[in-house]
Amino acid sequence: MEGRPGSQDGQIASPRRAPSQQRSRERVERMLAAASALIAEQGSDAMRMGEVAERAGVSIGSLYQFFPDKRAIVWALAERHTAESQACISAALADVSDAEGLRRAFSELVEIYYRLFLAEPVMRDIWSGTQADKALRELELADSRANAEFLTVVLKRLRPAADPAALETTAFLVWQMGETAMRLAISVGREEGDRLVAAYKRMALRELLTE
Amino acid sequence: MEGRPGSQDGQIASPRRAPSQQRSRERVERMLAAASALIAEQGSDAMRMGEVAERAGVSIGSLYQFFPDKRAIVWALAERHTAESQACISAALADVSDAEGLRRAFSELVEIYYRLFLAEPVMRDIWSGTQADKALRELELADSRANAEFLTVVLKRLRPAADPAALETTAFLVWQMGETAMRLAISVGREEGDRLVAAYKRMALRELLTE
DNA sequence: TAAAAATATGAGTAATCCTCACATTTGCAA
DNA sequence: TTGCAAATGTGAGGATTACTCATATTTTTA
Repeated sequence: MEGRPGSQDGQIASPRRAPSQQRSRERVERMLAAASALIAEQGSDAMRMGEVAERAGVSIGSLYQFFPDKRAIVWALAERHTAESQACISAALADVSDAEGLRRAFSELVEIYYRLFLAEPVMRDIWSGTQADKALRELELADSRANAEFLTVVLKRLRPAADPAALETTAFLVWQMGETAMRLAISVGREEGDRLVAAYKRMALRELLTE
Repeated sequence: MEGRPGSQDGQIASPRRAPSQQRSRERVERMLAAASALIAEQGSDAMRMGEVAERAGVSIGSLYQFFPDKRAIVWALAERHTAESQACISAALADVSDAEGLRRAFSELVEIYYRLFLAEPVMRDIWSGTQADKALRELELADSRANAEFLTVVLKRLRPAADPAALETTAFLVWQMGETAMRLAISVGREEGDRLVAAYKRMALRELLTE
């Protein structure tokens, strides 16, 4: 969306160089801490590299000594959480051996994840997408609501006795999940994409047709 | 992710000025056509305003005469399709009066949408997000697959007779939809967010626990 | 202790969005 | 027709910011 000099070829490079001395390890920590704070305050899109360097008390050059580009910083922060939550997921599901166990473990997992989404600034930032697109996505959301509304009308007609708010939530969610399935489908191969869309259709219909 | 001069406050402005003369209407059409072609070729992120102007045969100034910023062009293109697909959705669902009708209409709708996703460059561009984030999302996807894998293992354990590929697709989709539900939940109000997560949990469990 | 490797610096480069002062064309009333 | 206001057209330059690189300093190693 904006001007830029350097390279940008859709790759996420690893740290340009691993800090091997005590001194640089501490400085890298300061950089990450500064970035984390700035992301929490304003989001990664508004975060300026110069600002990160200044707050960390290092020069802009040092920043690029260890992080090849802006995304690498965000990603480095994200990776810590990713590893942690993978361990958590693995632990929660490891011992499941029957349906009831799955129900309990999965329910708990959803709650944990939801709290993580609500509370963790860096992950929240990544999950929210760039600030630049926020306005676009807001409009998309409005469109999606409008589309889901057509579905809501049908559901209310078919199930007059059900709670209207619940039907609205269901319709909205089903619709949004459809868009997710499509998005996924076009970003994976065609074959897997077809399977995903088919699976979505089945799931959605089950939800829509079960009273 | 990059440098920029002007204003950017998360708003999408409407055309700065509506073209009222025949001449300018034609020029605006040319601008939109040029933008559409460029988006199809390289995506909106790589599309440069100067390039749009050049290909449309107008000056950069004229572009900004009618479009306040880059996003406005993309959005103007998207709006045409949006109106069209809303009409299509409305028509497909309008006459549904029973469960079988809903099943048919919804199935057809999913297919239509899927084809639209696959074929329409501008919408595909919007749905794919910015190029800048593509690498990040690829890594997110990998993480998501890894997380879903834990779920797959459980499902295979609980349903040894089922088709493994189908279980993988289900687990992946369920997981991805969970992330969608979370993303939604944090971008709407807390109350609606809670309802969405609860609805997701119910849907996911129904899918996971039904053989 | 001297050479090599790692680390630090920040002014400068490059890239691109968008503005603005001024030129040109069009619509329209006298 | 003529004159004027409104609409439209222009493109050089302002502004911002990611990232580089030649050079200086510190740490490790031989």
